[in-house]
Amino acid sequence: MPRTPQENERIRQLAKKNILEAGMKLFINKGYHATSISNIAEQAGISKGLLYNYFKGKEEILATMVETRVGEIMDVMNQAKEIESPVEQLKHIIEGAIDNVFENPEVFRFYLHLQTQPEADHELIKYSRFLIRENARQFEFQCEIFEKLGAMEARKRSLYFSSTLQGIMLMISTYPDKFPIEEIKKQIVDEFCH
Amino acid sequence: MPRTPQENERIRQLAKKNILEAGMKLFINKGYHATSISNIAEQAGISKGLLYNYFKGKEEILATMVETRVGEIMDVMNQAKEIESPVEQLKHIIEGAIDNVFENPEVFRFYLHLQTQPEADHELIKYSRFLIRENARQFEFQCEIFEKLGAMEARKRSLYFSSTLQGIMLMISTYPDKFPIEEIKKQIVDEFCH
Amino acid sequence: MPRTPQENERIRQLAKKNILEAGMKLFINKGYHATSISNIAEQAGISKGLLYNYFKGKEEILATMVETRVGEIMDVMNQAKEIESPVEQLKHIIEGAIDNVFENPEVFRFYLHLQTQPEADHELIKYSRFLIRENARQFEFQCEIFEKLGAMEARKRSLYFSSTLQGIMLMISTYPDKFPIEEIKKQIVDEFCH
Amino acid sequence: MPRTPQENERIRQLAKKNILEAGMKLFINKGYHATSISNIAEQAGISKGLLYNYFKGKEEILATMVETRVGEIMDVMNQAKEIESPVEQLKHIIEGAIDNVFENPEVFRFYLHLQTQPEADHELIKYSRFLIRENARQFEFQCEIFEKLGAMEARKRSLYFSSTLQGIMLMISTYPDKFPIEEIKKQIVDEFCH
DNA sequence: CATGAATGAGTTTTCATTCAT
DNA sequence: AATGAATGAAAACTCATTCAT
Repeated sequence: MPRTPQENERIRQLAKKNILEAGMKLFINKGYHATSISNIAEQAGISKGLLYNYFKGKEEILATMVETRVGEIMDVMNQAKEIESPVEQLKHIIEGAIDNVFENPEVFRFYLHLQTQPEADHELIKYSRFLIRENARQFEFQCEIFEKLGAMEARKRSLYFSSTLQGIMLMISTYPDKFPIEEIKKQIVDEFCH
Repeated sequence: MPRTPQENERIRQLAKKNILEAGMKLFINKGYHATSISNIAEQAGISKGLLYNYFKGKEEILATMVETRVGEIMDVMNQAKEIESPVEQLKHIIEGAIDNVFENPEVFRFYLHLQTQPEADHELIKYSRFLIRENARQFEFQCEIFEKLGAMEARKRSLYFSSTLQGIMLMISTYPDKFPIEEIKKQIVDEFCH
Repeated sequence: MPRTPQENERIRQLAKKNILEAGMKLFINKGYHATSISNIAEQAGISKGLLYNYFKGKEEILATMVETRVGEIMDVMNQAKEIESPVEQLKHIIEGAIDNVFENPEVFRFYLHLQTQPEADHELIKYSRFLIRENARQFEFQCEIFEKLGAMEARKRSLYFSSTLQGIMLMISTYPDKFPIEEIKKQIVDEFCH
Repeated sequence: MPRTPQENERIRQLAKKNILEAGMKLFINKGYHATSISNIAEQAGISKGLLYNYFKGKEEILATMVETRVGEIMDVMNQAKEIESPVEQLKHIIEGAIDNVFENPEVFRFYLHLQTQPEADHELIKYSRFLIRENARQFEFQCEIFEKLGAMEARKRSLYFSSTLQGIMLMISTYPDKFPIEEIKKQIVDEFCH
């Protein structure tokens, strides 16, 4: 009795998820270039040949990871859009961003690494650009919040806010052990949320 | 007649400098892993064999670059130490850091990329750690400034300051075209230098 | 449909055997250092890449050859142990050793060449030591035979016997054409087997 | 005041001797293939360029070494020829050979290694052949001694004698520490010198 | 769907040898 | 006579990708 097409598709998705998780683990741990297709197949517990059945190559695995990442960021932004008060919106963004980095500093570190990819790495630069573009969209949204807050020169204030928040995330991912996140959250909230 | 040792030493220094410049250019442009020894030799206009006469391999070229970089950072810090007023010290650090990134955003980007290297890249992680350790030393020095400024909880205030400054540098290196550096400098100075 | 694991294992064994034979032929003919991985792959009729699928490198090919060789020597020794009379044991050892060298003088020559490897050739000295250790075990066994024969100072007599036998093997491998092996066998048997 | 041609030649000979000694030391220790021209120049305390002033290359250094070696062997043979009694001639050969190996086992080992060079190592096989040819001449001389001793089938007896002596030398060079040379000398003298 | 044997291009590295000084 | 910078060919080794089964 053959499987239904739906069932087949479900199995396919599970297999892809397995590969993606193996890839993520290795990319984060060893880096993209240092991870070979063989490594990923081994980590996923499948053969190299089968891996090519699901992904065109190493790059497509990364592409899928980046898309997922960007989706998650957009989800947080969309949640924030549901909130009425601009002050609460900002707090939600701050909390979401800082907690997320604190829980998985190595994930943030990986995407920051990807984002700072050299311009001429033709294989990876598109993902760097994709992440940067997404950051810019975030920034636009934050601009609107600062406008609603009635800030003079909302754009510049928002730029300064983004810098501060990005800086905190960078510091947490670099020194996750020693970082007093609650104290720092308090300082950024005090400075910007009023 | 053989060349004098001095003459040879001069040739060696010139050749090393040439190789380092070629390496820097390519590392910044294509990235460390994507740059081959052949690339560097070609860019430097010499043979592969000669390159090995001067550097044990690609890694030693990077090591030399990182040491030079850390030396430059320490120079700025030492300059700041010469200044009496803590407010002026902070301003000097802010100016120095932001102007430096603005003038060579791709250099900062390269070292940030290196700093966010995955933990298990055995070849590069030592340079990542070296840069992070140097950052920590910077931070300790800034702590002292905030203590002199009489800040309550100087350590936390300094941490927040470092985050903001790092964030600005990250943003400049990501969007060098659109960044109103003077405006942003004004905001960070207003916030911390009083 | 994938091949069965058994089928794959069979292919692997055949391929390994093929590579080992190619390697042996070239090592014996050109020597270890003068033989490149490319040479071996070409001789075996496969690509360089595939060769690395089966052996970590040139050294592992040699290691496998040496292990096989030592196994063969041990087999002869174990056969001799089955024999009752010490005189017949000695004769069996003499016959086995001399006939073996006479049939494949270049193989003996190769292993003697390996055995005389300089001490500081870090890559090869372990195989030299391995062969020498195996020779020493042979010697211990021969000592026992001379004890059973009731020789005074069996150890020294056995040492002299070993020297003579080794010397004959060396001479055969050096002048295989002209060597009257039966006459020489007679002389060594007359001297030691009574 | 320019040097006399004789003086120049003397200096040249000293320089060559220095290089040869450096080469010998390294060849014996690391082996011919593992020793580079740079190594030899460094060991001799001169530059690579100067080395080429004295020798065409690595091979010529080896060639000179081998010639010297063969000369030494011939000297011993010629000394023996001066002796009247064939028994004393044999004893002299035995003593000379065994003592020489015992004093410098690694030198004998090196030349045996060279002598067992694979046939197709075009660079080295000629030295192997040269050493073997010299051995053959030795053998011819020993034949004469056995004839004078009145041995039946002097040729075969001499072959057996050569084998024994070569075997002892091989054993000494392999186990120099444990070898009771006087006892072994006694055995070979007892067997052949009467 | 699934395997892993097989390929070959690309990379790092070494070294004998040349040559300007 | 003397130096060591410079070259280039050849070696070991890696890995993404293909394909017969």
